Amino acid sequence: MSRKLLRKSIPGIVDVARRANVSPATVSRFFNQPDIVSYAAKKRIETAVQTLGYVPNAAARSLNRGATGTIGLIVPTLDNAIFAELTQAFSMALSRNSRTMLIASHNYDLAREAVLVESLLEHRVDALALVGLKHEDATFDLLQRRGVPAILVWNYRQRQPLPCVGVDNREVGRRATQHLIDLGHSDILFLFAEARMNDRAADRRTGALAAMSEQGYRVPPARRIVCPYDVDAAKAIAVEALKSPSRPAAIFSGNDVIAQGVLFAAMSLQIRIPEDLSIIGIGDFRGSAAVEPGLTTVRIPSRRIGQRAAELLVEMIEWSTPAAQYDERFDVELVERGSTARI
Amino acid sequence: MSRKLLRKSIPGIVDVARRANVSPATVSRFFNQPDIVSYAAKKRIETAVQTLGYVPNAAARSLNRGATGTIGLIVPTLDNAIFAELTQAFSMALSRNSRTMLIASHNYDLAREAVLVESLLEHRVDALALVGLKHEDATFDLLQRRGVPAILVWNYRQRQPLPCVGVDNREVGRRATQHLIDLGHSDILFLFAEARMNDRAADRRTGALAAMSEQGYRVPPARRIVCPYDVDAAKAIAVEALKSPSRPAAIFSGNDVIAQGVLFAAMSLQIRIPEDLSIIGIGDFRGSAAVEPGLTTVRIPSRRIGQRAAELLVEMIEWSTPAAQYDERFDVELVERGSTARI
DNA sequence: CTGCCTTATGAAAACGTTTGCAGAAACATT
DNA sequence: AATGTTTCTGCAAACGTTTTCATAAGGCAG
Repeated sequence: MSRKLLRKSIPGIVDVARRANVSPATVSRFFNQPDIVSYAAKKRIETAVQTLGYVPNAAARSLNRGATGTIGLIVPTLDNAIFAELTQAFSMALSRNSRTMLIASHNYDLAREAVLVESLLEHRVDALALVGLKHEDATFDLLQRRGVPAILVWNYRQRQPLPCVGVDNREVGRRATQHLIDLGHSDILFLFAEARMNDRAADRRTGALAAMSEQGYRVPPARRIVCPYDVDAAKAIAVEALKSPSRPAAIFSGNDVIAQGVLFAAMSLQIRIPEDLSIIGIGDFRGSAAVEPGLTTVRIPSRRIGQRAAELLVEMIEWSTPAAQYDERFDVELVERGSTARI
Repeated sequence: MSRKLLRKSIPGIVDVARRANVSPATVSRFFNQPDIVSYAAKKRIETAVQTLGYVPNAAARSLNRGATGTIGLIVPTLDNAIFAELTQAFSMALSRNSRTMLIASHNYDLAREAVLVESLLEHRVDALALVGLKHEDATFDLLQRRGVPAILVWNYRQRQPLPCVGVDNREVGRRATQHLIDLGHSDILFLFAEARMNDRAADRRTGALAAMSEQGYRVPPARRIVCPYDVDAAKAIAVEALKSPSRPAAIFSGNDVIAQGVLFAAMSLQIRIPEDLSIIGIGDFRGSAAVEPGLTTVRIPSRRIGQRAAELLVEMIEWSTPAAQYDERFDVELVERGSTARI
């Protein structure tokens, strides 16, 4: 009762129509194909919209049209530099194509991710981007059944169930490790992120360990530590490791956030970088160049990935092309700065 | 034609109903008030939903119910540590109240913010949170006319047109400055963020300059530099300033991002901190404690702000209370770490 | 003045839910 | 056996748009 009354206060297209002395159809056309409505009507509608403060109802439109103009992005975390540039670029590219981003994060929990996917599908996103290759079966199933254009970003590998746009993280891990090896290091501490729900981290580890074993180096368990993507935690872990008498001469960090933590740990222990300790990161986040000493890292072109993913999704929506041939692999690049040195 | 055909492929509530041999109404009740539908029907509906892969259509529901279960948050930037914790806490608090966050960012451009507000209103958010006190008149107008519960977060001041939850940034600026003064500093370089579209920055500046003038200190124009919230840019600016022969003995940084840049600038110039230079930041972001030396800063309880804002909005929606008495001011706290010292 | 094309408009049927109302069936109470 | 209560279900009317189809009005050629 009163609820209905209250709701009446917000004007709809028919209110505008009545006030402008036209039919709702004309008002709708005023917004969607302004060129086919007469000047006089346009004028009247315009003022009616103004005085009523009319704002179109996206739900109603999407219900009718079958499309929302909305595209989803699901990232592991927002709390962190890691996906900030990706998100930003994705969002910009979308708005250039007059669509809106719906973003959600699951904190590296794939079960929660499945829930988020469902929630985004309830909101009828026209397409969806997921970070990483590994997801619950339920997630893949749902996506496929609904036929929602979807894309996997950030990690790349051939022949995935969905098109993917990203970098080969095995290569990333390998490159970072190889750089340390090239500098003469063999006693390297590896700080990997927890890999269970994180295929990027898993791939980096695989690549790193492969690079080592190819050179005949073994990596004892004590030299493989799991470390969260968090400066404070990384610093604490690194401090512990660096205080040991058999401390490593180089540290491979799962990403730049960890690397920064390691850097600060070293500084707090008066360990000179890069003389006494080489540190390499992954990602080349914003700020990684500014740190002192500058962080040597493997650059991931996150802005380009984000932008390209958005463009591809738009393309997939507009042409409803079979998604198979959309894979795209970006190259990574070693950025050598001051945190590594020849032993 | 073919469009309609295609669309038919995605099952609706009536498809489920048909398959389960019940009416659509019953299926609807199955989702919304499961307890009043018979066990047998529930069973049949359940399997129908499963086999069809039915996902409810939020647009249709919201059209009927007049509420979307969705709450908007508009922040200046996502690209950055600044609002990460706020966003995270906001989002968590919402999902605890079974609502979804819609987030958008405008890059410190209030005109763009106005557009975003309109877009969120098109999506019929049930409520809306904006960062900061200052917004375009059009924004306030729109919000008021629609009667959408809205709240201003992050900055606090009495008697605002909308309820606000945050800290008094004049006090923040004052506290940071006072700390430097207490340590015996008077030659302080102030790195303020551009204040035109940013009332938080403006207030911090006001507070900082007030603290100075109360002590009878003047701050010459050369000691007030505008600096973006970006580590790299801040570092570059600070390097420039610190290379000057008349370099300051202390630097007030508009936030912790700037402060980090300053820190790295000092390190790159071999200026010892805090012996030769005191640095204070604002915010106490994640990681500010880990930096070496630890960053002295004024802590803003961003998680609590985010959470509280979300809770208040939910409250406002559910009770549709007059919004006036919802103001909430959080205290700030000076966190003294290693980057400042008595002169 | 008639007929034909163009342009601008309106009427009405969707789109996929929810929900008030009413009825049917089952059960309990006299 | 009649009546009253529950419990469950279906019907149908919203919700606010868009879009198809049809029609009216205006312009122009003959």
